[in-house]
Amino acid sequence: MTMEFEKIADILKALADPTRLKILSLLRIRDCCVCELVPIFNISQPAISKHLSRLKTAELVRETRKGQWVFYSINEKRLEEIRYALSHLPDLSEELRELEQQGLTVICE
Amino acid sequence: MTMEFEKIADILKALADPTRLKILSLLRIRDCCVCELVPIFNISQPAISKHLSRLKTAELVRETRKGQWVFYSINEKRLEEIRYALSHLPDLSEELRELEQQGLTVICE
DNA sequence: TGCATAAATAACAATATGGTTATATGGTTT
DNA sequence: AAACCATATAACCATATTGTTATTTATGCA
Repeated sequence: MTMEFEKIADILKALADPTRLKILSLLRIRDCCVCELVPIFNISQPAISKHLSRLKTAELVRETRKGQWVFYSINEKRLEEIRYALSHLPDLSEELRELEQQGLTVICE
Repeated sequence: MTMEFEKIADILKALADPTRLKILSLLRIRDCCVCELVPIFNISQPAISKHLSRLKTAELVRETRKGQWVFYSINEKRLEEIRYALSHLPDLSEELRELEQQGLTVICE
């Protein structure tokens, strides 16, 4: 089932940051809590927290509270969805056909 | 071969826009020149031109001049590379091991 | 040569992004 | 209850992004 361009772009925006990609790569090894992630990066705790929040909104990670810690886990299914979406972008044949009907196409042989 | 986090993020940023995704989807049907793309979108010619330039920098498209027109074509190989990169992000086991050596890990059973 | 068309670049404006520090919230422990 | 620790949120700032209009560059043709 095809995802809308806007939706795909939103998820890609959540992915398109080196810190967030690194977080996802770490979560592939095992679930981590925020305080474990902080010392790995050269940025503040609130910055990490915001990156995680962005990933959560895009459903790329899930959170589970364990006592005073919040553990994050990767949602591989979502990553698979976005990989699939890149191979199967919405079809725009109709738009191209309309363009041709309006005589706006350029043919260079 | 693994791509750096920064590099992957750069290509994802080029992808992470609905207009650019739509352009790529159109180029999957056939090569198009700028003047064909403009009437499909509700934005100006320079805006389309800049989107194409962004895609070209990320090597997601290639351009070929044909007379006064510049035709753009999709680089499917690059799209395949980014899909592969999402499945095979750089390994950070070493960073996690260092964290454990410094006693910074949190274990909740 | 001079003009028309296609595309790129320049200069600018509004909004989004990614960081900071300070503070609030939620849960644990003494 | 009070202090403590982990995390989230607020307010703010610098830079990046994405659009605009005006202009420049490149090509084709009368």
